[in-house]
Amino acid sequence: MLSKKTKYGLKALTFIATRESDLPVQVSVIAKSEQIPQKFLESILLTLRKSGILGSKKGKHGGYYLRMEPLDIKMTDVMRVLEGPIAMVPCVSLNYYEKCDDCPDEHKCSVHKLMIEVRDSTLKVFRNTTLADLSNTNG
Amino acid sequence: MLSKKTKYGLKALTFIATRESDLPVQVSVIAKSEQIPQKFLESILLTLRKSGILGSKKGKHGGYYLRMEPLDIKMTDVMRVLEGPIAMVPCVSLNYYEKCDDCPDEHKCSVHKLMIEVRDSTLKVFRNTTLADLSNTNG
DNA sequence: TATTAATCCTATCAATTTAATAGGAATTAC
DNA sequence: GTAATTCCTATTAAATTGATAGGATTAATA
Repeated sequence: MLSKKTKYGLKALTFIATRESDLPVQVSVIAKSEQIPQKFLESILLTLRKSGILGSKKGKHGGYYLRMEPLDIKMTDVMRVLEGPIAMVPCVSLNYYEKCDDCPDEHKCSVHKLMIEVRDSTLKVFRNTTLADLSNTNG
Repeated sequence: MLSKKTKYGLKALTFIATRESDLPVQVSVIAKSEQIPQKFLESILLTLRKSGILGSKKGKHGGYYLRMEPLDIKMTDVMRVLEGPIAMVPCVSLNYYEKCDDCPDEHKCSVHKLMIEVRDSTLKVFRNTTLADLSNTNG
């Protein structure tokens, strides 16, 4: 299941990307429009900012803005920040590889191969999708 | 993340498929060989039996066996039984469709389209993979 | 400079899900 | 009748997720 964190994050990014103006957008505005608990959204946007996808401006008239054009924000990056590794098992993760604790030999593991295929096919989708694609409502 | 339930289930199925004999395999044998907690595995194999993928024989010399040839056991079916819906959000699930509780209009939802693509690409993998593929260790 | 409005940060909590365990009932082979 | 097995239900412990709380920090502006 996709976590609410990721779902909310994607919706918020889409919301920001769809704005005409370049002015920072307040959390409260996004929360109200997208019906997301504000405090929860705050923490999500903070994560996105720390990862470099969003920038922020503090104080009055502050808020969040995109650091790049929507066309240059790939889903691979967004999903990794919000949802974590794309692979379903650590032993096939490209960016967060770890030996599975319950698996003596991953080369003999029947699950391993299958999960590599799933990872690759999912990666293909995320690599070919940018925030601009999400924002395009005529889809 | 892939649940342990699914991982254990796939390993157990592979174990059974790889046996030469058609005799039922005891839970204890699989548990020991694959290093899976026996009681946990018991409940997993029970689920697989109830779903029709495995058959069982009770009593002495009892155990579990495949109801079909490995080549005819598709990952779509196995994954749905063990892991649940393949879609990451209920609103794009083919077999378990539900409206997302936090989404007023899924046609305007930017996440929806992305999740359809992910679903389709994952489905493609699972539809093209059978238990026979998992069992083939020369892969 | 004081006020207001915003992000930033840390801690906590409640609910859910997952992983595992326990104990025994039912069934079957021998 | 005994031993070995699946079957069933209930319980528990740990981890994760979703959400909340409270206040520190920063910046605009009157």
